[in-house]
Amino acid sequence: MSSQVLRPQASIEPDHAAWLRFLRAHAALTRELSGRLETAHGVSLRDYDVLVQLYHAPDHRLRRIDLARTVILSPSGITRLLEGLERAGWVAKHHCDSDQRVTYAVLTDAGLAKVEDCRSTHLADIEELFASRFSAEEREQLAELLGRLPLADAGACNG
Amino acid sequence: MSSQVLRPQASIEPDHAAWLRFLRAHAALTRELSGRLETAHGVSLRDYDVLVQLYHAPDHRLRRIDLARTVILSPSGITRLLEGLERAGWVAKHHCDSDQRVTYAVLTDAGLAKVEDCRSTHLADIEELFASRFSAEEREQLAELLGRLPLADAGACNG
DNA sequence: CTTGTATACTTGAGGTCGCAAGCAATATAG
DNA sequence: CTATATTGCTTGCGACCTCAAGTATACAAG
Repeated sequence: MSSQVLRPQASIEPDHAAWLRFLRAHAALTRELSGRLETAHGVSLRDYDVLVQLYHAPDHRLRRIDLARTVILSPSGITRLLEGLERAGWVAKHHCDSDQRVTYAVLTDAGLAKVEDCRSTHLADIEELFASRFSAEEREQLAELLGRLPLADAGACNG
Repeated sequence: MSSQVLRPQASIEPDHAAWLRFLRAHAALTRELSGRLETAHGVSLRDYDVLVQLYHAPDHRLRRIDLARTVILSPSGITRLLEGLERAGWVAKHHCDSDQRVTYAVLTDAGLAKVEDCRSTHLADIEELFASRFSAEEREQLAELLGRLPLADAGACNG
């Protein structure tokens, strides 16, 4: 009756072991990384992600909607996230002359400094918890494999 | 002045391209998969994940704390998630005779039926959005690579 | 110019999650 | 046995996110 052993993790869906590990690894890693960012610099992983996107953008400026699509957040999500960054003085709104609908999110000088402040420790955290587990080739292959997954927005099916 | 091109995604942190794709792919995939589960069966991805863990457990029963650690949820998180599954009648509480602290989560007959109801369509979704992007070997390698990442709980550092 | 549609953005409501704090039961040490 | 930790679990609170709905701007067709 109790003869079946069933190890807790194995024997689930053999074909989908990769998917399960993907799920678990993401949950564990983002929790740890976000926690470290939060305690060290008072920003969440998403905050940092958005700040970095602006950091690398031309003129440190991006349309809010493009920013949302890049970090895979809903339009309302980006509004609320930027609200926090604006309150902190790291990001400012900038209206578009040619199209009154669009608003840009612009990194302020303080925001630029903040990114550079967080950068090295966060990169070290990623190195420790993620990158160091793989060789350079493995990282490259991992990136290639993950790059095949659908982002549902990048080049959306435009009739 | 506007001569720098800077493609939106590239040129970020060359070494950490894999990490970024990992983040994006997870956000996009879980949104899509959870949305499909929600509309088709009224359960979230996490709900399904928990139900499946119980489905594969001996006697369809797991200590709540072990369940939490397996799906990488905080203790309070598991309490609230199971609250919903209990309200729906898919999971029941079961007290432990030998240790009054622990409570088991047990899959009910309705819960068992629910899992089997969701199973095939969800597996097909995973196949479509995830697994089909890779060959069998690639899936295996992906699983191996992802398996190296820290889960921060599996064999926690026990002095 | 007017009507209809698409886009950019914001707001309200509701759901999910983690942290901190607290309670009860068990294990360990003296 | 008593004192102290540890473990399992729950609750209050706040943070965050999405969906639905609403506003404003732009564009396309008649």
